[in-house]
Amino acid sequence: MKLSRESKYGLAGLIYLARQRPGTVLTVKTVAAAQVLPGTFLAKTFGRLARHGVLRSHRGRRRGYELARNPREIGVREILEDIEGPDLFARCIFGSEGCSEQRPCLLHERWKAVRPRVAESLAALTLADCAAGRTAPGALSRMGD
Amino acid sequence: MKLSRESKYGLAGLIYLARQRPGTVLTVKTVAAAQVLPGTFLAKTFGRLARHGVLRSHRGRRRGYELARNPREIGVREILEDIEGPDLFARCIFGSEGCSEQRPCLLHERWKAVRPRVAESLAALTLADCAAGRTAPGALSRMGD
DNA sequence: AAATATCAGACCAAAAAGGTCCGTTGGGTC
DNA sequence: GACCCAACGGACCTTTTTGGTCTGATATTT
Repeated sequence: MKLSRESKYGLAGLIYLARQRPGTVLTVKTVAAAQVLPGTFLAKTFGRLARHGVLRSHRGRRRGYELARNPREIGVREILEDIEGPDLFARCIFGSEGCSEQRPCLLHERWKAVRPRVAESLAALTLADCAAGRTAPGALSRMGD
Repeated sequence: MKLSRESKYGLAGLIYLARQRPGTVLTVKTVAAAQVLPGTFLAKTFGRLARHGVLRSHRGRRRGYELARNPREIGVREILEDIEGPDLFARCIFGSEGCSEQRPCLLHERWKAVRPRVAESLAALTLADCAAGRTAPGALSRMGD
């Protein structure tokens, strides 16, 4: 019932990017330094986010990452699925592979009913929302605990 | 976004008890054998559930555990909170201790809104429901994956 | 050609989860 | 009273997951 630290880092990095003027390209090192995150770790996460089309990467002179799309079109759900795995809101609450419609686990029906609400709620929340501080101003710099 | 295996075991054990006639006292070993669960591990869980008033323990001749209350008055939420910790549906989605109303994390507001729905849904689901097979008949014996 | 940061994967470390073991306790039986 | 058995609690070990580092190669502009 909790998300990994990697999700937190990734989200923090993306929000930082979303707060720059559109089209800004920043290096992982820069973002990591600004947000006080482990840089080499964030690099992996950013790489993955680029592969999934949330970020766009650049090499050569204008190197670094930029948001691939408008922040209001990037949902938090999507981001979390990229980082935690695509089945984040689809899999069994006990993590059983064998759990399915045909072979439901003990909480299958209940969880199936609740899951979409969680997913929808996070899908409706966009990077722009987070960046705008609708979450809470200054939250980024206090995420070290 | 998932529950521990211990919760699964505990739940399975409780449901097995709920399926006996009311007042039946069974030893951990018996329950573990019936459900094919690691017995010594389940023992710890049952101990905790007894301390929290879900089970009642007996020593001496009529030894073992019985449900402390009627299965229709034991909610799955309560059970999970006993096993996973009382703050299961209260804590930060990122697991941050520092996250609070005053110092909200990035997803604080969203998660705060979703959380109660999850908790309520599981509170409404009782042991009796599970035992009655409203979850799905035979789910118990297939929980080994 | 030099410089620099992306990129992928191997690799290592720390922490959490899963599971065992063992000594003690306490009621019941003989 | 001695003995039996499982509850009880904590210490302890193992495995898995997570968090994090490093290395070598690649791409792109100066």
